[in-house]
Amino acid sequence: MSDAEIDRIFQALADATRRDIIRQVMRTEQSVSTLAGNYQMSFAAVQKHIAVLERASLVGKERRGREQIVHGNPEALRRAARLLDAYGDIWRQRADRIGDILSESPKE
Amino acid sequence: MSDAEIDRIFQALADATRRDIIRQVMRTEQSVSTLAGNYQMSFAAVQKHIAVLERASLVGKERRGREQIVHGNPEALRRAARLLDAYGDIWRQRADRIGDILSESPKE
DNA sequence: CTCATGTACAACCATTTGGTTGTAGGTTAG
DNA sequence: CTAACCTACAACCAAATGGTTGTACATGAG
Repeated sequence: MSDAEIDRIFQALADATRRDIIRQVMRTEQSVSTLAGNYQMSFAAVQKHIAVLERASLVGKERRGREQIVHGNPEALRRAARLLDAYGDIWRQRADRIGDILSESPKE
Repeated sequence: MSDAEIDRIFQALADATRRDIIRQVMRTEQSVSTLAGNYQMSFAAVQKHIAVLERASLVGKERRGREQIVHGNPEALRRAARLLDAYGDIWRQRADRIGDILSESPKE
């Protein structure tokens, strides 16, 4: 997983509206305009947020009739989940050690 | 954990240099200039990256003599780790279901 | 004391971001 | 066919990002 890919994923997650969109479409796939209806901002603004999520390949779009259905991308979400877990693990590990470092015997 | 806080954390992680700085200071606390030495960019640029990490309270600084020592913030890192894990879990769960949704009986 | 080191911070710049409005193109309903 | 609806996309704007250089100020070394 390249740095650029990871950048795009974290970037995509760094906005509450986008995090909410992900939640929504993971629960139920929805058309762009249905999604847009949930937020105060303009339709175009929501389109852009979706585009950011697409660039990170966290969601995909699928044309269905005259609507465009947005759905979560299972493969990418799983990969992202693994990435986040990896960071979580490392941080917990290190965080636990920082407190101990003075009292415990420095092993490694 | 507020939306703004989460924004700041993901934002902080959306840059490879900053992710690297975190890795470094979690392994060993280091002065700002020592850190700056590891990267191509200017000293001031690294200072700014550190400021972003501080704003997300992922790292802290501690004056020691004339140097400023940057260290990981165990408490915040643990909280961030839990956050990332939570996302990881939800995503894995949902991702697993998306594939099944057509074959299984729709429960809920 | 003097000088080199380590840091902070301001000013500036180009690019990206997050938002807007407006226009245009498909697609379905009647 | 015509009208309504859904979407795409361009143009524009303000603010934030990520970088630079330059200046100023502490602090420790000699």
